[in-house]
Formats: sequence, C-alpha cells, structure tokens
Amino acid sequence: MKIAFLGTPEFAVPSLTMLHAAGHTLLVFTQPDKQIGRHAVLTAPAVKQCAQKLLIPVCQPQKIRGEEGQAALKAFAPDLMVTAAFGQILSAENLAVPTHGCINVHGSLLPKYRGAAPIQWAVINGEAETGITTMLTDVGLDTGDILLKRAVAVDADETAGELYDRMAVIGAEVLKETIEALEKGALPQKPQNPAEATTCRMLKKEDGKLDFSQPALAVHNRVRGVNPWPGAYAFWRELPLKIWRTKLSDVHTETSLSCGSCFGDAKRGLFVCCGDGRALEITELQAPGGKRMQARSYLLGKPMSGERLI
RNA sequence: CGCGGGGUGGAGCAGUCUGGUAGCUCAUCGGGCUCAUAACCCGAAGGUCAUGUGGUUCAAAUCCCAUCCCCGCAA
Repeated sequence: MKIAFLGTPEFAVPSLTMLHAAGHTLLVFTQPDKQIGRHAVLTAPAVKQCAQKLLIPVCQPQKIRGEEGQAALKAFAPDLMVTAAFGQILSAENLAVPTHGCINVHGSLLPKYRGAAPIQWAVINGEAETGITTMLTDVGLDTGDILLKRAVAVDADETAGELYDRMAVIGAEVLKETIEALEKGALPQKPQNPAEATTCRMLKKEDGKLDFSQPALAVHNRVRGVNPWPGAYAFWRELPLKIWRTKLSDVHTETSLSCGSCFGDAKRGLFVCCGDGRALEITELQAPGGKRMQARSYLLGKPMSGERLI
C-alpha cells in the first residue's frame, strides 16, 4: 500500500522500520529539525534519521495542517495514513486524503491516558499494566474508534524510558497486525466509552520535582516515570540534586525524622524519609556539575546523613 | 560566539577566595584480632593536581592566559 507515515521521536521508529520491511510505499512526515543540546545544534528527529537510512523520502512541513503540508499529502495520494507520536494535530482535510483513513498507534489502553506522554503518566501513577492501542484517528484528541489493543505489564522498578523502548517495539507489532487485518477487511472497530476516558498532558520540567511528603511508593513511581526526561530532582543545600534511581526499602522510620531527611552511609546506602514513614533508598544520583553515579560512591566524598532534601 | 558548574592516587570528594611539605572517606596490598561479619586495629603502595616544557612569583593545585574534555540550566 501507499502509506503516509507521520511520526517524530524514537517511539515511531520501530513502526516505520516495520512498514518499510513489509514493503509498503512510504512517504514520511515529521517535525522540522530542532536545535538540541548545549550548543543548539540543529538535529533531525529520530524518525527522519531512520527514514534517511532506509532511503524513504521525508517531508517536514512546519504544520501538516497548513497549505504546504496538505498539498504534499495530497500529491502523494496515500491509501492509508499512519501516525505514531507525530506531535501535531491533524485537520479534517488531512484526514480526508487517504482512502482508508488514518491509523494512530497510541501508548496506552484507550480510552485511558489519551493525549501526550501516556507511558510516563502510567508509570507515575503506578499502573501495573498499560498497553498499546491502535485507533482510527478522528479530529478529536485520541478519541477515534479502537481497532486493536494489547496489554503490557509494567515492572515495579521499570523506568518510563525502559518501558517506552519496549512499547515502541510492541507498537510496531500491533500496527502490523492492524494493517494486515485491514488488508483482509477483517478489522474490528469499536467506539471508545467516553465515561472511562482520562487525558494526560505533556510532562514539564517541574514534573520532575520530588515531594517527599508523599508516600515512598509515590515518590518511587515519580522517579521512574520522569526518567529519563525531565528527570527527578530535589534541592540539597540550595542546589538541585538529580535523582535517577530509587529503590523501595523496608526501612520504616518511627523516629521523628521529617520528610526529606536523609540517613545512611556509603556502606548501607542513602535513604530519605517519605510521607508515610517509609524510607526510600536513592541508588543513583547526579550532583550539580557531575555525572550520574551510584549514591554510595557520592557519599564517600559528601556524607549526607542528617541533611535534608527539599 | 546564550548563562553557569567542574577536571586533584583506582572511586567519590576537600584543599583554590587569603600562593609556602598532597589531605579525607572508600577500594587495593601486607599484617593483627574475632566462632563470625558490610566489623575492628596496625602498616604499605599508589598523584606530571586535565593540557601547555605558557605567564606572574623566591615559591603555583591555588593567581593570569590559551586549549581540550565532562556536566547542569536555558532553548
């Protein structure tokens, strides 16, 4: 089939690779290159880099809804449109172009976690299970009819980044099944139940700020959910301390240590008191100006016992 | 040329402002003690203090200059 593929970050890469391997004729639409990193180097999105390797033509209109985007789409005249974490809303005109409509690969079990960063929010909320849903895109935000779903178990210590990478691959598999079913004309289609719908927003830098008045489990889930981006942090001696990894401990602190108080040493590890009186072990951190490292190593040079994280 | 922090034995840090013998915690090696331990005690080895055969100085990890590398913020 002639497929217009709209995607931007890593999440979309396995899907694109799969479509290419399946022999479809492709045209890739992705976001414009952006200035990334410390010295603002213009960097191509992951999907563009992948497409170039596979020698698939790439189109980067500022706005797919704009004249340029719509014209490019029409000129290609695709049978089908596929989106995976594209990052732009499609217009009704866009959606009218492909003869078989538009399939979206979404990183949650819809209608839950509609919107941006569904994988991260699922981890932050401590979900034991999330999944991939393919749906028929309509003009709403992830509101279209559900095609296929596959549940994915979330490991209790898994980070959003790890889960994201796994789900990108699973997303490609579900997309493959969806398209195969479509080609056979055997694609189930079920409207979403709006009553069960939840919507999540994009993550912001501040979402990484830890609140030790929350239960240890909630803090742990937050740390996992914002790893690798925006990254969890707390303030120590007025400076931000990044917290990469934590581990739930059985240590309870009946003593009147306040939330955020640290104890432990390089032998035992670094523990911080949380709202439910349980201690959370910080296993991997990053000091200002430094690289990420084992918390135990850091304690060799900077004992933190008795100090407070805010 | 966006703003800022940093590079000190194998690891993590102090020392730099106020130049004057290279320090701490751990790891390593040797010895001791203990029924035993992530224990404890004694001792040892290990560093051109990122680079420049740069500048200033009687004297530079420390002050000045240049270069390289790492990191945070902002985008």
